[in-house]
Amino acid sequence: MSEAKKTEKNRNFVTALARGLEILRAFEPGHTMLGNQELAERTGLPRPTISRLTYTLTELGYLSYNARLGKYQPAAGVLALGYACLASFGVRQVARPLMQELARDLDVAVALGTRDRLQMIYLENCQGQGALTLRLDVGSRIPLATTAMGRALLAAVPDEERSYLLDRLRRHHKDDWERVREGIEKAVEDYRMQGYVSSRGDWSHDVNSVGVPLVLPDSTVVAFNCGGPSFLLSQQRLDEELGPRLRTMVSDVRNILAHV
Amino acid sequence: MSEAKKTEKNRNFVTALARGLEILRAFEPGHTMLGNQELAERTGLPRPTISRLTYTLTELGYLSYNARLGKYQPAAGVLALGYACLASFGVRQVARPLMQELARDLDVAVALGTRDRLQMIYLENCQGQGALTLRLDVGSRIPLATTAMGRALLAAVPDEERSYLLDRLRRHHKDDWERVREGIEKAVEDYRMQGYVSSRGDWSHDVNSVGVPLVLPDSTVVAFNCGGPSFLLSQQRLDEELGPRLRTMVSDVRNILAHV
DNA sequence: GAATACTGTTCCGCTATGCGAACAAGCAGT
DNA sequence: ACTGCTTGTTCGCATAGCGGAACAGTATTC
Repeated sequence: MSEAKKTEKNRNFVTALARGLEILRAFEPGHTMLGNQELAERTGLPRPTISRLTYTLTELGYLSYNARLGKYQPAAGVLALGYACLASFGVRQVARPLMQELARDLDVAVALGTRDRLQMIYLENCQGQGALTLRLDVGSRIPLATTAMGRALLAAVPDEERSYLLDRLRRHHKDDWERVREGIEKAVEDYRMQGYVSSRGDWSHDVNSVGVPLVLPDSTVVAFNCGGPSFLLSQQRLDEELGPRLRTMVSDVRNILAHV
Repeated sequence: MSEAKKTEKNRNFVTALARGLEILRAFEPGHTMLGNQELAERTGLPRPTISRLTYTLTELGYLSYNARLGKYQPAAGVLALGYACLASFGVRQVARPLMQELARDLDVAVALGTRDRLQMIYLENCQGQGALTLRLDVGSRIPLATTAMGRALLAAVPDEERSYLLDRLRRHHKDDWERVREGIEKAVEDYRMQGYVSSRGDWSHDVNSVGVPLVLPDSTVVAFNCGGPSFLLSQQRLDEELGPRLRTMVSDVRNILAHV
């Protein structure tokens, strides 16, 4: 059941808006060209509804229509929607130079993100010279439960929110929930004991990374990760170099924010 | 009259969706925290309508509500909307290394963008070491008529689209239309004669830049600019270095795309 | 402390939108 | 060329959304 249906019975909830946004979310890298029928399949909405919503989004500049293929793709207008969001995360400006320095020093990728539903959304990404990792743009989505960044956030949110998220994650990860739950529990424990969490081949089998959360002054929780391909980043390097260095960097970010 | 009202009478146009998106667009850097009343003023919509739409956007994770201030701000979910858009501009991956190299060589900012309504939206931005310019993120909006990037696009679009845009720009720039029109006409002429356009203090009084358009294989028009603070970038440097170098870089991008 | 102003929410009658069914257009297979 | 399938659009009735008026809560002014 999509998010749009969850609160549909609430008289204040505007279903048309929710559905239009679900259409925009249906596009993803690897699927940037979709027809009305494909959108109907991906969203579960009837084709007449899709037809009207895609027409509206195209008129407004959020989708463009490729007449030759009979398909839609996101247009530049959707980028403008997110820009103010980035501007409201002041932590980005503070963190960016420190992230870039760490990325260069260790020749890894260092990213900052926050949670959206059951995923982490990249707010910033800095990369070392080697550039061996897939470069994920701002706006990229990665899983909450199996990545270092996601696990770091789960370790830092209030207990009530974590319980709520664990419940939703259990329903989301039906088949391998035991393994996912153990990874999260270990992360909460790791964070308590050593101040950082890790994902060692849990998300992508050849990616290792560590994560550290940060609770902002307004109580928003963000998280950093630092990692790369597992053939370059041994377990030892994670524990003796990346973890401690990231923890120190996040501590520096926190200190700078406290004096703004 | 907002875009949402333009096509409101069309039975296929979904007004609720259009209005919800107008709310998201109302947030901008410098105005990332807005209350329902402020949103009503900025969009021209009645307060009950705003109340329902902001409630819906908050439920879905596109806005978050700051109870202490009684205001809304964009949440991370809006970033996810735009990510597929970036992924569909393959030109970014092709152009980025060449842009980064040029930015480093000349110690300037080199950006790529495309049009959304009467603005250019940044798709990519690379910066030299000096970092003296305000770093504009992907998603940033700059004017169409007074920037090098915007003028480059106007110089390259089909005549019919340019006429349409000039008409809308005339209504948008009521008071200084003569000056704006002259800048656009000069840009079209410059592009024809020398392959690049310029903006010398026309957008921001202390920013000079040059621009070169690129028509992609699917006929989408994008544009590059290259520039920085005017005290570093003399007229001579624009014409003898930046313009020619940017034109060559864009030519290289075009050649690479032709062989993909 | 009272009055006023401002902002946000609720109500309800009217208008807009949703969607199953039907239809239309284009494509694939024979 | 014909038939069947797939995809997209149109129609009409039922339901959702809109917005003026009213109400509620909070802040400001006197």
